[in-house]
Amino acid sequence: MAARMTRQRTAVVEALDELADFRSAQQLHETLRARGESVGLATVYRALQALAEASEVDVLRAEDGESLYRRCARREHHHHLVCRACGRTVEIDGPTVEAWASKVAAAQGFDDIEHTVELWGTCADCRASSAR
Amino acid sequence: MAARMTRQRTAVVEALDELADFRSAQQLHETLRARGESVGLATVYRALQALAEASEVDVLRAEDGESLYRRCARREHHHHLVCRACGRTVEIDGPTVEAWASKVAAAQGFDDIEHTVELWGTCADCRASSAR
DNA sequence: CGCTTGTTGAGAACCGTTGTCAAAGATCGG
DNA sequence: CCGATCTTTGACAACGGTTCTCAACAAGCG
Repeated sequence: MAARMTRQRTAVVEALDELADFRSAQQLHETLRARGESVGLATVYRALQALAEASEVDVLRAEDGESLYRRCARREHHHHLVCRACGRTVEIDGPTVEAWASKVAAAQGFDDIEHTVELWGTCADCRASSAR
Repeated sequence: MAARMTRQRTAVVEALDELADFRSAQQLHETLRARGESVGLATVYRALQALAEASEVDVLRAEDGESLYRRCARREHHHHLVCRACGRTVEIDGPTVEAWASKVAAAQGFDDIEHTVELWGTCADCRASSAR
């Protein structure tokens, strides 16, 4: 029940702290390996899982179903605007959406509402650099 | 390039027409088998893929990453409110959200915006039937 | 220190999905 | 109708991300 602070967990957290964009467990594992840290893939998965559970990291599903993780600035509920080309991420909140969601759901007699709201686009830099 | 109408494709479409909720490819395959239609799993996957491409069915990702398919009443862009217990689905649209999404994205200099907005909850019936 | 108990890691297992390829059948010109 | 053609089918293998297994290991505590 404890949650011990091991070398591996520390490494995962540190790596996440240095990265600004959403990364997959495998990418993270690769990164750690590359920098000399010896960490098992299963361990990376477990660490991310635990962090997600504790709301220490945000999880996003890529279009192909892969899970992507990111250490966000705020721990409160928020959404993301992600550049599908470079992965650049902007945290956004949408009080409008939250309100709309619960209103619509309630109107239909639904309870325990959860919502998924993510925005994908091409950021200014990527638009400029790609042959226009 | 043709898109021939085969017994199998017809069966998949018909099954979808009779089902109101989101179903996975495997569930659909199961259903077809159960009703005597002999259809291969791979074929079901291919049929659903084609239908999705043609916007004939909507695709949703379950929390575990599985793809769920549904024949929706309207082909235009819309969202869903899904009961996570029984799968009951309500089609909803959110002009509010659409507007908010494009405004926020534009403010950050993003282009070619796409958004994912799905609502999950427990419908009235399921709430009642589960030990409260 | 030692002990207890959670954690690790290599590989196997899982599971949804896609690829393979020979056999089957839809479509069409004759 | 009848073949020729060319897509589609289906059983099974292969794939890729994720989880499980279990013996070896190491935090943290007294």
